[in-house]
Order: sequence, then C-alpha cells, then structure tokens
Amino acid sequence: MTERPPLSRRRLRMWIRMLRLTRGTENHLREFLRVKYDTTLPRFDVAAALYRADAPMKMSDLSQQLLVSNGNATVVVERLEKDGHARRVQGTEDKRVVLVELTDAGRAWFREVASAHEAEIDRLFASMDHDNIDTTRDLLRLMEKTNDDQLS
Amino acid sequence: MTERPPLSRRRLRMWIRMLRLTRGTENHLREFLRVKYDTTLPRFDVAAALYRADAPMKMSDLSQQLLVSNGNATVVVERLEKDGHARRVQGTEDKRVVLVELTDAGRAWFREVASAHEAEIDRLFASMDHDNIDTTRDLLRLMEKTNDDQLS
DNA sequence: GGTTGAAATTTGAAGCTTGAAATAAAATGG
DNA sequence: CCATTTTATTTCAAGCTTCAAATTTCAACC
Repeated sequence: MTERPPLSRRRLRMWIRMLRLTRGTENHLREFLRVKYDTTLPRFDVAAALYRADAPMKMSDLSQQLLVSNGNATVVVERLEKDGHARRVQGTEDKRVVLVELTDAGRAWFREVASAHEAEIDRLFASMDHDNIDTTRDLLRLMEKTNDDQLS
Repeated sequence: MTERPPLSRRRLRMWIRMLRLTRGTENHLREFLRVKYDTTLPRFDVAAALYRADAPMKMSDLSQQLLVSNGNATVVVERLEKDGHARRVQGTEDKRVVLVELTDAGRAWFREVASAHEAEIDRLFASMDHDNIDTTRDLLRLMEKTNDDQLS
C-alpha cells in the first residue's frame, strides 16, 4: 500500500477536479449552443425540464428541479416567452401558482437543439463505455447520499 | 447481461446527473461561505488560486486556471482589492501584464476560510473512502482526456 | 367571517459572467 | 525603423443569478 494524503485532503482535491471537469464541459456546451443555435445554457435547461414534464409546470417546481432560485426561473422563462418558446398561464384552482409550458414552436425548437446537444455530449464523453458509466453511476449515487443528508 | 439504453443516451444521463451533484454542492458551499464568512464562491476561488501560486500571478493565468473569462477575473480581483485581500501591480519587464497577489491580510483571511471550506467538503463527501476516491480519480482522468481533446 | 400566518411568484438591487470592443504594449517583418 | 499583427488587460453591454422585500392568494384558527 503506497502512502496517501489524509482523506479530507483527498476529498477536497477530488471535488476540485470534478468541478474543473464540469466547468470545462459547461463552457464548451455554452459555446456550442451560442455559436450553433444562438441560445444559452439556462434557456436550454429550462426548456429541457418543460419538455420532459410534458405538462404545464409550476414555477416553483421548475426552479427546484433545476436547483436555481425562483427569481432566476422567472427571468429565464420570461426570455423563453419573448422568444415564443414558452407560455405562462395562471393556475385555475390556486390563483397564486403560475404554470409554464412549451409552445408548439418551443417543442420543435427544443427537439432540434436537444438532438445536437446529445450528440455533442456523446463526443465529449466518448471515452466512457457502458462499464465506466455503471461505475460512475454507483459513485454518483454514493456522493448524492451524503450530500443530500447534509443539505437537510 | 441486462438490457441497457444506447451509449449516447447513457452518457447524456450521466452528464446530467454529474451536473446536478456539482450544482447542489456548489449551492451548499455558496450558502456556507455567505452565512459563515460573508463572502462568495468566486472570491474564494480566486483567493485559492493566488494562495496556491504563492507568487504574483498574471491576470491571464488566473482566468485560464479558473476557466473564467478575463473580464470576470478583473471584476473579482477588483473586489478582493477593495476588501484589502489582494493587490495588483503592473509588470516590470512587460508593461502589458498585471500581476496579482494576496496581501498578508488576504492570506490570513484565506487560511481561515479555506480550513472551514475543507472541513465542509469533508462532511459533504463523507461517504467517499480511499478506494472510492481512487476509482473516481481514474474515471475523471478518463473523462478529462476526451473532453480536452474536443476543446482543441 | 375576520385575522393571522404561510405559500407562490415577481420585483429590485447587487454581484457574477460572458463576448466583443477598446486600449496599450510588445513582437514581427519588410 | 516604421507598419502590421499579436498579446494582455480593461471596459462595456447584455444576460444570468442570488437574496430579500413586496404582492397576492390561500389556509387555519378563533
């Protein structure tokens, strides 16, 4: 067994390295979306959540799912609305809630961008085969566990 | 062997899951720094890079290392300067370059925050033991490889 | 049923972030 | 040696993001 730094130090270095990878990948995707589709990552993320939900979605659910603030969700949805990709309607039973959904144009637009986005991810992680992904999934699950515990 | 979705789809899902974990962790750390130390993640990141360098650092090296734009580095360094944590001086040989370094107060401040930061990371990733970290390191290396290739 | 408190969203101010344009200094190359 | 191009940094406008305050609506309780 070779000499290893203390666990806390290794956890820190692992975190920094993980952060670097995701930041680099996000930067690449941001550039990709900007150059090829004249859009931004947050707009794409919101559209992805709405597309996936496949039904009008509460603003609060949206921001919770994306791990962003309510105020942030408002701004990005406003932008999608201005672009004709999304629509907001007041809730009928509870008049406090605002429901958001993609327009038909928004759905078509998203499908196009999402397909290119998936292809780009595929390129960026070309080194990952099924087994690597299995292992990564297990590790992420493990990290999510303690992570979520601390958040509560 | 059980049935599995196509690789491209699994790579995408893995990426989304990785992004969720880092976003959640970043949110937690941001809140931690704000509440306990009245500071922000970007300021901490810049200070960390300067502390680590342990010598005056070029603005461009700083932004490259942190994977942020030049303009961004300027703003955050300005803020650190205003707080008395950093100092900027013009380069002597090449008058275009600007060198940044932490002040003594900045170094002391960083040591304090960094220690709490490391302890917090340690808590967040308490589930990761040496072996898990080894495996994660290998996987990150693998991802970095194709990732970096695509960036060029 | 009216008050009080909780919940959903938006607004506003401050700060972060980017890409592009501007500025200034250095390197290159007739 | 002068003009051109490249490099380092800052500035600017636009957009993203957060937190806290304000608004509106609902729920609960006397």
